[in-house]
Amino acid sequence: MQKLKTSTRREKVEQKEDAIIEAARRIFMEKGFAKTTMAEIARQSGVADGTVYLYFKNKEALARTVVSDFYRRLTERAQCGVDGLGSVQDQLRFLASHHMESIMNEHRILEMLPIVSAEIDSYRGSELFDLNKNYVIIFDRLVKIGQASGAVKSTVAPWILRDIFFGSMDYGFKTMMIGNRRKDISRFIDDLLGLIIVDTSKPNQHQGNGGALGNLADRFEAAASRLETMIEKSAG
Amino acid sequence: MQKLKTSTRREKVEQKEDAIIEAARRIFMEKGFAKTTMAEIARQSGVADGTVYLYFKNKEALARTVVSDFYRRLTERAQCGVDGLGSVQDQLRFLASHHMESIMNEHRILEMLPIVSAEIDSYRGSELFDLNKNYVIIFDRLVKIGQASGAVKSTVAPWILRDIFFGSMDYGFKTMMIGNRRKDISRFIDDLLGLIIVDTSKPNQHQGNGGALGNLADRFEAAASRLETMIEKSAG
DNA sequence: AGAAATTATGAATACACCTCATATTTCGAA
DNA sequence: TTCGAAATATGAGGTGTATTCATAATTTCT
Repeated sequence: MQKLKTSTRREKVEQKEDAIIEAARRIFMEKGFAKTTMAEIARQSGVADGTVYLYFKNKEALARTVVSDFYRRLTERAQCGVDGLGSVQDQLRFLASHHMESIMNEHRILEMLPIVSAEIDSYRGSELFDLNKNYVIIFDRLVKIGQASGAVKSTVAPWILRDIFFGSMDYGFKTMMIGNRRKDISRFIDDLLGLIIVDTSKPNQHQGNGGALGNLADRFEAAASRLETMIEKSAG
Repeated sequence: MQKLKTSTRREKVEQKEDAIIEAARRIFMEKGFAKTTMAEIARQSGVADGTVYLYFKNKEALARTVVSDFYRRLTERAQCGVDGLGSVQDQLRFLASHHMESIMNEHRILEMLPIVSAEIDSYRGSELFDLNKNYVIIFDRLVKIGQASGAVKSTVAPWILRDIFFGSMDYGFKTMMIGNRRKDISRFIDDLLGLIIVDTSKPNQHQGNGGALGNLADRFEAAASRLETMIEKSAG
């Protein structure tokens, strides 16, 4: 009985917290951070003004929770989608499409990102930093595999490819929203991937002894990847 | 006499306006939009609180003026620098370096951009929209020339290249600031340009086995760079 | 010089975040 | 079941900041 009632109470509290987050998410997404008032969040969650502050330190912390939840869902869906695909090319394409769709559905998140990460004294080590890291690492892993197999350009460092990948999409999304040209998004993704992925439509660039050299490069890169993994482990 | 006095008065008024803008710019750049108060802007401009509102409708409009001024200077310097260079490759490289330097010196501008463009009912047609257009058009012109001469990849539409170019830099800049790795910026620019510019240093990839060797060397160096970056990280 | 127009002032207002004294509810023990 | 303590909820009021506006000072023109 005791346990049951305790869990019921906890559930009740969590339900209330969820209601606040959900209302906050809805209003933030509609009006943006600045035009959203705590009073309306309280009203739409069915609690008193002061109650919100029992669950969240301030407006920024609440917004940060909304953004964090977004990243959790984003990462979850991205990883699931990637896991269901075979080739690195398809996986990268899915990652791009999924990213674009997600920021289209909740595009205010991009605006809120600098606001909610501004107040943090050290963004590095914050929950949001880790969540972002966990998200983009999906891309990093694909690139590492892709570079080792020759499917992804090896002339550019992975972390630079990552910034190009996500930076281009976030920026391109904004300009396409402003210009009311959502239909161009798939074209944009195609071209962006075309810059990153090695074109396999002209197979056997290196015939003759070129094949052997390519294999050599593959083996070298595979060895480098193993080293990277080791260093990562020892550093983390 | 009349004209002289009028102009003197106008100069005085403009001086005051400039003082407000300059103080605003300084404080916005130091503290960001949210933590900057109109009272301090007034104090540092040497005017009363209410006076600021004779020159600017509200805090956002003042911030918008600061951002607009930034874009005007940015465009001016970019165009001058580009005009002094010969090859499209050099011009694009200058544009990238200059962009990075500028947002490094006034990196709060990037944070303020969504804030000051949010309130505008139709961003298209606003002064800020035109200023941004005038800036990025410098890139567009270079790309058009570059694609015609074969110096720039023609497989990607110019407007997409533009979004990739500026989006990558804005995003990459943020991550490099967070990671305290300003020294990586030049490397970043090199790699970004490498994706956009047709590489003429290794002519005829498909001739003999020379192309294969060049490709192998590229991949070797890229892998080595990745290892270097990682070891630097784990050491720092 | 003096009226009219322009420009400047800062106290007062409006509004939103946030606090806190108080009230209500929950829960375990008598 | 009842009671007291702990946890949770409330909303009026405190606080800080953007913005306004009645008043004052300055400049311009006659």
